[in-house]
Amino acid sequence: MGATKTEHFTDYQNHIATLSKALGHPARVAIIEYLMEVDTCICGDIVNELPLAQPTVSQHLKELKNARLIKGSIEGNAICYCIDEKSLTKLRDYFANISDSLEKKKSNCC
Amino acid sequence: MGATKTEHFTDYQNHIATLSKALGHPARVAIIEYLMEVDTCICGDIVNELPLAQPTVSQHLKELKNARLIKGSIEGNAICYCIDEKSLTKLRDYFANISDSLEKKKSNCC
DNA sequence: AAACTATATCGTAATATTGCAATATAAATT
DNA sequence: AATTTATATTGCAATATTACGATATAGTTT
Repeated sequence: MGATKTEHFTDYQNHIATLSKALGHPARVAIIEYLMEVDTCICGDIVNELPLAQPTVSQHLKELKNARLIKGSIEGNAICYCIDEKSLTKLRDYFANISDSLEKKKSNCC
Repeated sequence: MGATKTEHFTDYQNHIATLSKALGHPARVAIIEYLMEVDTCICGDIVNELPLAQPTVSQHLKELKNARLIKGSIEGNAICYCIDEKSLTKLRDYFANISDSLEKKKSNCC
């Protein structure tokens, strides 16, 4: 045991979970916010920005990249990371839908 | 090592990470979707709905409750769970803000 | 009160995540 | 070509998560 039973859930549920999980660590939220803040495409100074060692940051970047929340392109000997709009749009749409439905319902529950 | 260094990040970053992490498992996404689907406040049949044992579901519910994504109230010997709108509104706002900013920027990065 | 129902908690095994030092890789500069 | 710079990978220890059987708790029904 210990492994998530992904096969029992829908692709969409797994997808939302994957995106959410990728943002389930404050360092990764901080990375996204930093990439938002700096207008130009930023390369390696995310490491300087975060209170974590370079390998740790590299690992967090990898997870964000695997979840497709960011994308990186090679720029000389550095790598240029930036936000992948699509995934963030998906999250926006998902939570917008839920909030909309909740408002319509005005459930008097609990 | 192994523990997240929450103290190095802002409260807001930690909060978004906590909410995201709570949704970082397909079972918990499924629970939220199920609670959306059933109009009335549902009690224990979440267990029947999910492909997981009762203690496992109980544990997932606890995590959603800790993150304040759901709330439960005692209803006889059963417990009535339902979505906590506030937290989902926070997530909606967070991702809406990011998506809005991204659209405005139209960054030509990567 | 005994039996039943609904949910939570405990204990534990399997697995995953977090963090970093050390090291590897690869492009850029000297 | 040696050095520097930027990033990734490896290996590993500490910790957290996932899942569930067994058991506890607490209200309900008989």
